[in-house]
Amino acid sequence: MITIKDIAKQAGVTYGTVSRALNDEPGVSEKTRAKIRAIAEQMNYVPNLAAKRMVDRSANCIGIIWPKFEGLFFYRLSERIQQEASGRGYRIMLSVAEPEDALASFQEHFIDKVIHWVYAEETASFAAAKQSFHGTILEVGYRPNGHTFCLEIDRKGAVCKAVRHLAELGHRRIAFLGARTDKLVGYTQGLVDFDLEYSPDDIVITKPSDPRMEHKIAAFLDKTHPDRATALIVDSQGLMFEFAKMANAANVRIPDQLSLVCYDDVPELHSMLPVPITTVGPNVDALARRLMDTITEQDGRESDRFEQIVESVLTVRQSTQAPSPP
Amino acid sequence: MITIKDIAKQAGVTYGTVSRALNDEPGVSEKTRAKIRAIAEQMNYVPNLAAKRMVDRSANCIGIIWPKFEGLFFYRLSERIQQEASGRGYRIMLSVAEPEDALASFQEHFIDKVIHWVYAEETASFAAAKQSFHGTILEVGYRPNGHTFCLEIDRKGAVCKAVRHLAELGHRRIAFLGARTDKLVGYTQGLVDFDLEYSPDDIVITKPSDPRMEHKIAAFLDKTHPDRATALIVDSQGLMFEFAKMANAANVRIPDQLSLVCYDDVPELHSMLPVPITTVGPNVDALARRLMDTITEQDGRESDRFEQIVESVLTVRQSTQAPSPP
DNA sequence: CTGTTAGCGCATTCAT
DNA sequence: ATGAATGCGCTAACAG
Repeated sequence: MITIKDIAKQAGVTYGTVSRALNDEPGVSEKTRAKIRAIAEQMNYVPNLAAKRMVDRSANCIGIIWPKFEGLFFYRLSERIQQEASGRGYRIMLSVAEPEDALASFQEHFIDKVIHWVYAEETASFAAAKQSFHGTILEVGYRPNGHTFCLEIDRKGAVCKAVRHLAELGHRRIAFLGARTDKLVGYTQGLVDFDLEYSPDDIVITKPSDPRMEHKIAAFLDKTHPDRATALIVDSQGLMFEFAKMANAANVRIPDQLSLVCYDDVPELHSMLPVPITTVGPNVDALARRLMDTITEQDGRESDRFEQIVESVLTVRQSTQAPSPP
Repeated sequence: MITIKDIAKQAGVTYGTVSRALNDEPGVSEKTRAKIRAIAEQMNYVPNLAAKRMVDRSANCIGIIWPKFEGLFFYRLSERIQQEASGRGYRIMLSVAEPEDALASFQEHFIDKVIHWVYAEETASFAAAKQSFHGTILEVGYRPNGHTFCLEIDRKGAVCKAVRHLAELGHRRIAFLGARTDKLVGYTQGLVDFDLEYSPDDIVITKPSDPRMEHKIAAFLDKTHPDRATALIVDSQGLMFEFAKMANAANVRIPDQLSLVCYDDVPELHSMLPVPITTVGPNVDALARRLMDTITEQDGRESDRFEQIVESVLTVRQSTQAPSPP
């Protein structure tokens, strides 16, 4: 292993100077700094994080706990976060382990900033792990009770925005396909806000792990106008996969027979139907930037409490249009 | 932060003794050991991993460099690798950074075992980074020149197997959609081996980043029997997304009008068409196990050279059937 | 501007 | 069985 001492010897200075030079500390002539940088590069110097971490607490590394059930969207988000982080001189480490194990892993590797995508109330074991974790955990997405540092995503508002968009196009009966979450709340609120019709048939509660999912989707698709709603909001990309397959098979034309909005904007979505899909959800680029801003600046926050809301954007594409006349 | 020195003071011994006691080293009376343990517990002592790591530098951790362009398949593979690793007491860290940066990250964190998914000849900068990396890199997939520790995936053989399957079903004209890689070589070899017809129209060279991709796929789909082949092999899940969309739009029925085989078996694939898709490619579970076996046992290998081939499996599903009579 | 040095928390000698 | 001392690689404070 090569250390700053090796570099010092090579450069003909002491290793204190090397440390200053490499860390952009003042008090080194630009000439020596450049020389030292060159030598470090040439010798392929890699700083020893453990040693750094012993002295000052910052590791310039952010750990990310990969959530289950968010496959594609999270992959895209990770890519963007990585780019953001690189630009700011941070490294990123991902873990696909169980959240509590991931936290332990990060702990072992001196990573003291963690981004945790939350989609439900936390388990007892994770709460315990969090307790003994020595660092900052930024919780993103859902806002469980008792968190003091989190970035909530306004899923409710997002779906409400989708309802509004459809209502403005002239739809009177808008259906919802998804699980019983905030998104559903946003849907029902939208119905009320925009004074829309409501039929129990228009709410299809299911998710990809539900054994009766196919049955439920089929039941929805089997109906025809005017029994079926003229527009549908699907609450996740995972469900959208399933729905698109069945809609294709059933020859339901989008958007002629059914306008469609999907939560979460992932590129793969638009390959599933003949037309690109209108989406709502946080903008991936903006979210990545926001995440990095928040977690890198948390040191300076006065209060021990930090809660912000991330707004969603509606991206109108060809899967939504005014309802066709009967 | 509480250290072994605090415990030592409390216990009335020196901190060397505390270290021995807490690490189950011999040379401590059971009585003092018990006492020290009790005090440590009571004081809520948490060992400082950075300091530990400074003296003995082993991490029991495997780093994985996330390849570009392998989105879904690699996500599935990672999940399986994680499970395998957990069972063996290893940790997993993923990096989505540029390969050379990822390597530096791992170095910083004392991760000395790395799995690198290779899909092409390596860049000069990565070769340099590899040079100075202090640890083992297992290269998987493609086998570039000069690698000494790698697990090659028999992509050529896989596609050849696909051709064979289609030939045995009775297809005489089989097309290929994909990039100019080993997979294409496997295809042409299959044509020769099984004495099939060959038409230049049956080879569509493209990939998702190709601006003319849509045009090329459309040209293929626009033809009808007997101008079009009766079966098609798609070389990647990414392309399959695009193809499925266009096939659906063009109302090409699978498998009635066209039998279809796709390389790489990812669950999402089967939501894209009305029928589940026949696939070839390495079995994810087996591959994960093989990877872990190889990388955890590499310490004991005598030779400095290790090369093995991973076979692929064909999973027949409903997207392939005998060609319909004209 | 650069050299020198203390010390971060710990495992590991070598003494006792 | 235990104490004392050394050093891992590095930053920061102080000295020159």
